[in-house]
Amino acid sequence: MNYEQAQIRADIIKALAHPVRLMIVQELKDKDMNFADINQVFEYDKSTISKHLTVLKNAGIVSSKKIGADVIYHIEMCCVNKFIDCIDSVLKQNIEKQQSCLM
Amino acid sequence: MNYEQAQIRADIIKALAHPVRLMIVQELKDKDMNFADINQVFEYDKSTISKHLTVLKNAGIVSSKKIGADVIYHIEMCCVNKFIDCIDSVLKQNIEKQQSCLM
DNA sequence: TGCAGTGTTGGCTAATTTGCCAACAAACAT
DNA sequence: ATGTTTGTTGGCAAATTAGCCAACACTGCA
Repeated sequence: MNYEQAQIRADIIKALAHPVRLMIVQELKDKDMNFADINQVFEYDKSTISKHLTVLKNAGIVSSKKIGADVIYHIEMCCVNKFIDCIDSVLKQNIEKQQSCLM
Repeated sequence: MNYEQAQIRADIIKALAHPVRLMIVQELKDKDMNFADINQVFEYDKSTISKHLTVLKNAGIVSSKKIGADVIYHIEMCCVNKFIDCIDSVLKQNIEKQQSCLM
């Protein structure tokens, strides 16, 4: 993997490296949602949520479709579950290491 | 997943969301390496590489062990391969989508 | 038509990140 | 002891990111 290839991959990872965007992905994992429903999960300004969704869309992690007045968001990243599981395994390992240091 | 949990996971993801750090992880995937060898892969100042390694260490993705004069780095994230494969699948899908739009 | 509701965009500030240089600490060699 | 090599830390400037507000475009309804 050269730098340019790493750069492209890093951009996709970066899109997931934010708590709000990670939660959005988690919400979309099992079902499509419209903007209003996603926005309602958070207490941020709707423009903030809209921009986070744009980041996810630009990375190819979600897609959007305008239907009448509202916009439906759909997950495109089929390996979300594996991705989250992988991160959780690192997290679990970190916690275990912390525990063992206390003894 | 609440915000706090997402924050913790996002911090781990963020550690991987940089081309240099992604390349380091790729290098360490199959073998331990000392600092000098890792540093040699890049054209950055050694302090820059050292700081990237610190970020990976703080996230629990790699560990380090001082042996005599030099420092050995070791990967702790056992799911690196799956992680990279997952990102690659998103990348591949993006490229396919671009292709189809050209026609 | 005009008005209310829905989501995006522009612009701004504050906070974070990145990379370099210089200085430092630790191990080793002379 | 002195100097050299190896890696980390502090501090700085430039670049990027996050969030808010205001303004806008688009749809649907009266």
